[in-house]
Amino acid sequence: MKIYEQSGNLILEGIENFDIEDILECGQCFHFVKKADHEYIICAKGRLLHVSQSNKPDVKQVIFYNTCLDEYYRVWSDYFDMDTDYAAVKRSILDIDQRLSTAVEKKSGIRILRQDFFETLISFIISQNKQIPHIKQLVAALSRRYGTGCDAGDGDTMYLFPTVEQLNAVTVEELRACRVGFRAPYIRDAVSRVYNGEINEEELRSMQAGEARAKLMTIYGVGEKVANCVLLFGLGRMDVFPVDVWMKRIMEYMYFDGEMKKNYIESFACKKFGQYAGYAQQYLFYYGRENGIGK
DNA sequence: GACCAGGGTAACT
DNA sequence: AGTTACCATGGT
Repeated sequence: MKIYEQSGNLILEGIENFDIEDILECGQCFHFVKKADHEYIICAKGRLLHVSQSNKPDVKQVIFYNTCLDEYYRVWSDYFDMDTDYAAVKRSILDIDQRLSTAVEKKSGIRILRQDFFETLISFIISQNKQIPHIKQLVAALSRRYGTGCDAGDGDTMYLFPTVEQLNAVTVEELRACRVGFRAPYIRDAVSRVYNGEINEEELRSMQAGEARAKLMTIYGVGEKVANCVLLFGLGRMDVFPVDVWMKRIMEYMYFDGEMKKNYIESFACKKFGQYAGYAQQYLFYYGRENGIGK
């Protein structure tokens, strides 16, 4: 891959294992807008990123608009997990189980984003018992109401996800008015405990996965599934395997004859895929969900 | 109108 | 320790 600046934009040429649609639409991230096919604006890292991708065989390139090499190495390289060799990840997954080959091939452009911890925590608390479009809608609503505005071009404004300080100034009643429903007190507790330092990102990062999960689950409204999503998407723990209703169906279809407990599925998958569990989960989730596997 | 959604909690056996 | 009703809200 070649990376260079060109008239204020950054070009990633000959890029492999990177498809912006797979990355954003696979369900790990809720804070972006689609401008056109293969063109998005992402809210992340306290700023906006306008991205487009051309997948023609002769010009295989990604454009990050209005940015530079310096910002790429400081910010986006980490966000897009560019230090991970996804070709090697896929080989390892397929060595473990050839039956994931279809999912991995069809969704071969997925990368696990290294997202902001606090935004991931609140977003996945919101996600419970909701469909992805609703989650995106609520994340956008909270951001518009309490977050900082950024110029998104064409006279549009997009709003960053509120900081801990910004959300800490919001009452449960105000949260309810944002239509988050029974999640309002959950969000309020999570915000308070991050704000007062009881829940600390660096501390969580230094813990073992099981210990960090237990700590996250002390937040009112955070159970096993949400904690695992925060570990995977917000704390870079690629060895966890969140099991939601979809993963339950997909795994039952692929590995079990009929119903199986979520807890059993999770430990089964973690044992099977080890350090690649999170990647395997995301290939399976996106492919399985799009194809209605097990429904 | 019933049923379900990237679940979790409290109140039951 | 393992089940079950209920929780707001929006979509089919």
